[in-house]
Formats: sequence, C-alpha cells, structure tokens
Amino acid sequence: MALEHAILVSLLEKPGSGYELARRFDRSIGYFWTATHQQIYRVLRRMDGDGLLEVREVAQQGRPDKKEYSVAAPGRAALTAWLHEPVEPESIRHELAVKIRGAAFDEPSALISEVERHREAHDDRLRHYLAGERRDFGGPDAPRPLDVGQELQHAVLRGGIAFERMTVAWLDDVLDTLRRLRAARPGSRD
Amino acid sequence: MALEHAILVSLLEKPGSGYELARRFDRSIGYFWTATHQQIYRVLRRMDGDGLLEVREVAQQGRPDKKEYSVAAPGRAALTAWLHEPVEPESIRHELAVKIRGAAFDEPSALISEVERHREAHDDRLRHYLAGERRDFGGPDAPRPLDVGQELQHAVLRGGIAFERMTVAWLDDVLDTLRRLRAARPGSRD
DNA sequence: CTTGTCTATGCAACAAGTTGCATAGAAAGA
DNA sequence: TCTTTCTATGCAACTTGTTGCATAGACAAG
Repeated sequence: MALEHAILVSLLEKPGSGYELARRFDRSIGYFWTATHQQIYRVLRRMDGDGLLEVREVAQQGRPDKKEYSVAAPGRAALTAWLHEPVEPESIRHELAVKIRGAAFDEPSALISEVERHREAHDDRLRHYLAGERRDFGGPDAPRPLDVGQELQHAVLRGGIAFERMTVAWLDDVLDTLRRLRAARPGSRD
Repeated sequence: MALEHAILVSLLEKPGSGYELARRFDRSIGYFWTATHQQIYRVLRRMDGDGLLEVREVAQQGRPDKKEYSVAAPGRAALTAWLHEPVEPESIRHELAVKIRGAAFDEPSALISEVERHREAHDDRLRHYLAGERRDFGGPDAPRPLDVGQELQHAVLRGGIAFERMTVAWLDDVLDTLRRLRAARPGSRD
C-alpha cells in the first residue's frame, strides 16, 4: 500500500497532523500521490495501531487541538524494507484518452472544449510547479543545494514539470487533430 | 466509472468476448486504461444486466464457447452522454516517485538498480509503441489515413509515446542525480 | 446576527480494483 | 504420458479509494 509509504515519507520530512498531511497531499506530495482526508485519517489510525507512528496531542490557541504524528522506529524500518523491495512499473490511467478514442463514435469536434479545458488545467499546474521550483530550488539549474533530501525533492519536481509539459504539448497535438477533422468533415457525425 | 466507458469504446471498435477484451486491455486500450479479466467479466455482466450490451453465444472449434458482446443502442447513448459531460483532469500516481523522495531517509544509491529497472521497462514500452505506430499508421508522419477512428487512435498512441519518452528521459535525470549523490557522499547513510 | 470559511477529526456506505482460486477442453512439447 | 500453455469464464474475499454527512470552535464579511 503506497499511501502508507507516502505518509511515512511525508512525516519523516516533517511531523504533522492528519489535516496537515491532507494539505500536503494537495501540494508537494500531491505531485505524485493523491489522497483525501478521510483516507489519510483512516490509514493514520491503522498505522498508529500497528505501532509505526507516534502521536502527540497538541493544544492550540484559537484552533481545535490536533494530533501530531511522527514516525516511530518500526515505521522507519517498514519504509526501509519497502525501499529495498521492487515495485511494478506503473501504467497510466487517462480518462481523457478514453474519451478521445470514443469521439470516433460521436461528433469529434464536441470534444474540443473539453480538451481545451484539460490543456489549461495542466498548463496551470505546470506554471505552479515552475513557481515552486524557483521558490524552493532557485530555478532549474541553481547551484546544487548539497542536501540529499532537497536534491531528491527537486528531481521528483522535475518529473512533475516534465509530465505537465509533455501533457500540454500532447493536448495541443490532439486539438490540432480534432480541428483538422472538423474542417475536413463539417457537421458529419461519422 | 471509466472502465465501463473504455469497454464501450473497445466494443464499438470491434465486438468481442471478455477474454478478448482482457487481451486488448494488455495492448492498445491498455495504453491508457488497465483492467484485469475478473474486473472486465464483472463489469460486462453488470452492463449486460443494465441493457447496455448485446450478447451472442459463439460456438468455436477446438476452443471453449465464448460470449461475444456488442454495444446495444442504450450503451451507445450512455457513451455519448458521458462524452458530453466534463471529467476531472487526472493526477498522476507514481509509486517510484514516493520511493525517490523516501530515499533521502535511506541509502540513496540503493535505489539505482530499481530506477534502472523501471527505465528499461519504460524504454521497452516505448519501442513497443513505436513498432505499433509503424505497423498501424506507417510512422509518425504518414500520409493521413482520412479515417476518423484511425486519426484518433493515432493521436492517443502519440500520447503514449510522448509519455514513455518523457519518463525515460526523467529517469535518466534521476539516475544522474542518484549517481552524483553517491559520488559526493560515498557510503554515507544520510 | 447570520453566513461562509478555515482548522480539525471522524463515521458509514458505497464503488472500484486486486488476489487467489477453480474449472475445463485443446494443443504442444518433453 | 505428463506438464505446460492457451482459450474461456467465473466466485469469494479482501484492500483501496470515493462520497456524503456530521461535529465544533474561531474568525471574517456582510
């Protein structure tokens, strides 16, 4: 279960509550793994029950109390064990691609605005990642920070940037194709 | 549920049995959606119960009988409806990226062979896609086949090719980073 | 003073996906 | 002949992930 390991990594980087983790999963960790708060709370409780975590009740002023989790020794051991065993290369799951192929059985040009919307969403994410790169790492070829954690975080972020760039370019390609099809067979329903 | 729609698209492209669908999900449809045979059989039965499909028992020589599914009118309507409603832009889920970030809390160079393995797997897929492109579409800039379905299938395949190319390049980048870290802090455990 | 947003945690029900196992005839190879 | 592989379908149990709802105090805007 990779959510468990993503939580261990995130808590090793910095201890925090379920709520804080949920927000990290909307940002940096979310570059490569997503989770809702319900899922996170459930898994945190299980991991705590398994002795992988330590909890500390933290009283706050002007806010509800929170449970701050950190990684216990068995949690760190579990992460190390997982790091040393192979995982399967993952396949993509892209709903939009299903739609694009399905457009052959409908009006292909009906998909143009949908693809445009996705293109903009990926472009937004790309710009967000690039802003984060400038902020946290001083740009793509900054002088090396010489901190292992930062180096690896930057390498993962470069992956997110490459993914979004590639996706935007591909969706532009798809839009070209859809527009060409629309021009060639106007009003046709195939 | 996108598996349902992926099945509708695949059956519209060509009717087939659950077994045949499962094999297509290991190939062309599998470029962007994966499913096991158990999942496919279960969903096929539900879709049949919902009246989206038509079944035909086909006797075969030298092989077990099969149930050949094709799309009924309500199935086609369901696909059209789905094509016209928006879907959310998807996020990636990349277990290897979790590992890379986790490597900061272990020996980073222990990950090198794992990343190399993934790099080769993605490179294999890339070559497989490129071979399919040559076979089915005559290469990246073949004369336009002028068939809507083929155009769209090619556009999706180009997306798969772009994804694998990007991934291989990124993993090379990650390998550079890991090797640099190994050279800089030999035998260190962070 | 009410509505909305933010922090913070959680239950219950459901949907989707995975894993292990079972059956069964035909063909192919050792 | 025995084992393996391929075609073909399916059940049962389990894990993972999603959706809807609930609570509750603090704060800000109208």
